Amino acid sequence: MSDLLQRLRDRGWRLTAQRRVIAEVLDGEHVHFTADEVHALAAERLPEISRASVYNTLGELVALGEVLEVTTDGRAKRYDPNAHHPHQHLICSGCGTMRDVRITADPLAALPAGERFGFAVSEAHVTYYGRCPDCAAATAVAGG
Amino acid sequence: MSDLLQRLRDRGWRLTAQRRVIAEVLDGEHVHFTADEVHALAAERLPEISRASVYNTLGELVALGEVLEVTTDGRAKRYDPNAHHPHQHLICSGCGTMRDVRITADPLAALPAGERFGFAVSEAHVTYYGRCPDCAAATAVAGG
DNA sequence: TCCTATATTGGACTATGTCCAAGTCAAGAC
DNA sequence: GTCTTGACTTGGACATAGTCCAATATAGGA
Repeated sequence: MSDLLQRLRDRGWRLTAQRRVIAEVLDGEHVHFTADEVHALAAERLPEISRASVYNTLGELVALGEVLEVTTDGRAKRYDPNAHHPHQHLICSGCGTMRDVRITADPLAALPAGERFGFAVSEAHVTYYGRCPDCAAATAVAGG
Repeated sequence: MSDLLQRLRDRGWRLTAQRRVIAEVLDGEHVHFTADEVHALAAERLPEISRASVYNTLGELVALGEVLEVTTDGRAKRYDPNAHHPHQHLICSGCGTMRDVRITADPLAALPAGERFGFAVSEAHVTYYGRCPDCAAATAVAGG
């Protein structure tokens, strides 16, 4: 994530302690935290960080294209730092766990011109749902 | 939508005035209202209808599979009565207008086994984004 | 070191959705 | 037609997620 900090500095960002810890929290694979989770994790390192700063910073990162905002269930939005590698999401319908996945076909090709209603279609998001191994095992034990 | 009312009656639903007007509001093509919109439209016919009844009824319709719940932007959920015809959604990134669209490929086929992480994948939702004709025209006029 | 534009803060505020106890009523029984 | 009863509706309190703002603090250049 120091790459990220460097890119942000290059764009004229002031590198505050708050922004640093938020960037650190967002470092890793298959990271999909809510704003509140980011706040809680950031507060472990910087206890006085405010919710407003977390929302501000996440919003800026999204606007800069460094982080993706993912809304799946109508609950809190999740923030995905894997913004430079196109991917889709696979979500467990049991526990809500989310994985990044790569697909082998371009979903835009599946939308015929006659179904575009004159829109200039530019993007497609695919979300897969299923039971993760843990939830499947739990169901097998509980439900037979 | 009288079909819907009949199906609900067959399942033991009590057909109250509230449920009738909600079913009427949800009648039509490309209907994707929020709960508040459903409430406002229902209140035009039945002024004393409460928000709680709207939320209750929409939740029950979703549980019965008669209406789909669509979350796209982290704002209010939308309710899509076109539940018996598989489809995806096309959304205008300008004004948020939503259309139902049918696609020509099964998105599940695009997710290789190696990307399933042991999940029992059962469903895929595809959401397309683009500018609708109206917003494209507005941009052309305003922005050049 | 100083300056200033930018960032942070806490708290009020909005939007969306859930829950509950009390009152109401649809529809079957007679 | 009227009675009965359990399901339905209601208003309002509550919960959660997110936004906004004026006051304060600070990063980084001069």
